[in-house]
Amino acid sequence: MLNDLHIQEQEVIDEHKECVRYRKGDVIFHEGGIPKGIYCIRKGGVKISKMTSQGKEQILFLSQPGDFIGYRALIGEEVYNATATSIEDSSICYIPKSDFLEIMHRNPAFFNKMIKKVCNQLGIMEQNLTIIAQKSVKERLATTLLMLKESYGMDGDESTLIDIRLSREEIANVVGTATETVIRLLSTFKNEGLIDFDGKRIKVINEEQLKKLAVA
Amino acid sequence: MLNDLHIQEQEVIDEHKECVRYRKGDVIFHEGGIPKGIYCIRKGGVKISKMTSQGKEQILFLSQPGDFIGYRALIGEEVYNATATSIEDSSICYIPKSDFLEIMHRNPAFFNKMIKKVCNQLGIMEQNLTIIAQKSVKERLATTLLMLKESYGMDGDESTLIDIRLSREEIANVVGTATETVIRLLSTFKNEGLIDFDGKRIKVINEEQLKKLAVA
DNA sequence: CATCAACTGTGATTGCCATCACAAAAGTAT
DNA sequence: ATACTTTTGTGATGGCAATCACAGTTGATG
Repeated sequence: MLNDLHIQEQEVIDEHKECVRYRKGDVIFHEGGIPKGIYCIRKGGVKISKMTSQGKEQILFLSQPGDFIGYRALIGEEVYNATATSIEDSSICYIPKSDFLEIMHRNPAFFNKMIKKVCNQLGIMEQNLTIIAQKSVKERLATTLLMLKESYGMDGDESTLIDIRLSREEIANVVGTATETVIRLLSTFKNEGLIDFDGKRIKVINEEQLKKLAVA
Repeated sequence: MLNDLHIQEQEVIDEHKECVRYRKGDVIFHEGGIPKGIYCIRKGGVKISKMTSQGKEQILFLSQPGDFIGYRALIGEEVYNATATSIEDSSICYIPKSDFLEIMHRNPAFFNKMIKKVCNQLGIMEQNLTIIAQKSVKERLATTLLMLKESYGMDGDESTLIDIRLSREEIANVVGTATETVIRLLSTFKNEGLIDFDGKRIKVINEEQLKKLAVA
């Protein structure tokens, strides 16, 4: 995302940004907090999630190295409506609000890229909402596994492996279901030869069949 | 939204826009179609909805006079991922892509307003997704009724009336549930004195209680 | 205003999935 | 290594809500 900036702009960012290491479980920003800058993930992984009044977590999306997080609330001039939590040891850069907004307004191409990004994200969220509202848990889990493979699939030999370590509970909080249900369904998928797993490492064995399930 | 434009820009739009009347049920744009402009509602009402492969409809949001629709796909340079359908007789202006984009890029304040708008919309969608994923149908229906009152509540005498005529099926497709379930729950709410209705005109009688239900 | 279609409403039934309870395994810390 | 916490896994149970079936009502249309 930052690649399109001019050299002098990159320098501004390099000067002002500060990179911080976060341990697994550390919170980067919290629902209700006031955004004072944006974050860019260099290494590791982050989950963006909301808590309901009953203390249930809904994971909205997962972010990887290269992704910006926290820009929605900053640009929208709202408080954070979700919490960002490191799901593994991560290195994350912080770019102060003033620097970010200045660059965005000085550089029309970058501004353009940002608004496109937000629009695409909105499209994804509309799609996810529809899936959660209209499909069964089994179909949603299949969809989630395919999404994870898309985002975290490996190259080469291990191309079937989903290279992210999520707990069963976290998968449940993406799908919007109970942890036990995820455990049971993953076992079913394993028995049916759709996937394989040992602990948290999940492999997609029969992607075609999984896709059929997902659209069912 | 258009009020912030300069006078000459308003003139450009006035020259190029064309306003069309749509009857109830008419489709303004269709999922999968290529956006060639944006729409601004002058009169009436529009639902934006997605269809699942099983033919189930999910209503993503409802638009009123003054609202833009179709800008997400246009700006994001995607095909429409939802369908816009007139839910009553409406008058809707069409602004060609080139005019809209030119004005957006010429007028930084307007550009800013647009990106803020998309960010806010994304926040709303994230909130809705969480509600649908984590709350019971009863809680979601209560939330939807409150949202409808917020958007379509009247002033003065009839301040309790929700001034929009949605079928039970359409309400169900907002909430993400079956039509029969909505019918039953609305009757329950009526019996409990939370709401009152005669046909499609719904009144909120006990907003406080409804709010308690919604957050439950 | 007659006819048909669409919508509202009610009852019965099924089943998906949440919840509770608890055992086993894995990971973490001392 | 040992104790403790967290995570994974399994079984039993119950309830919410989808689905099916059909009656009554409203509304559209020629």
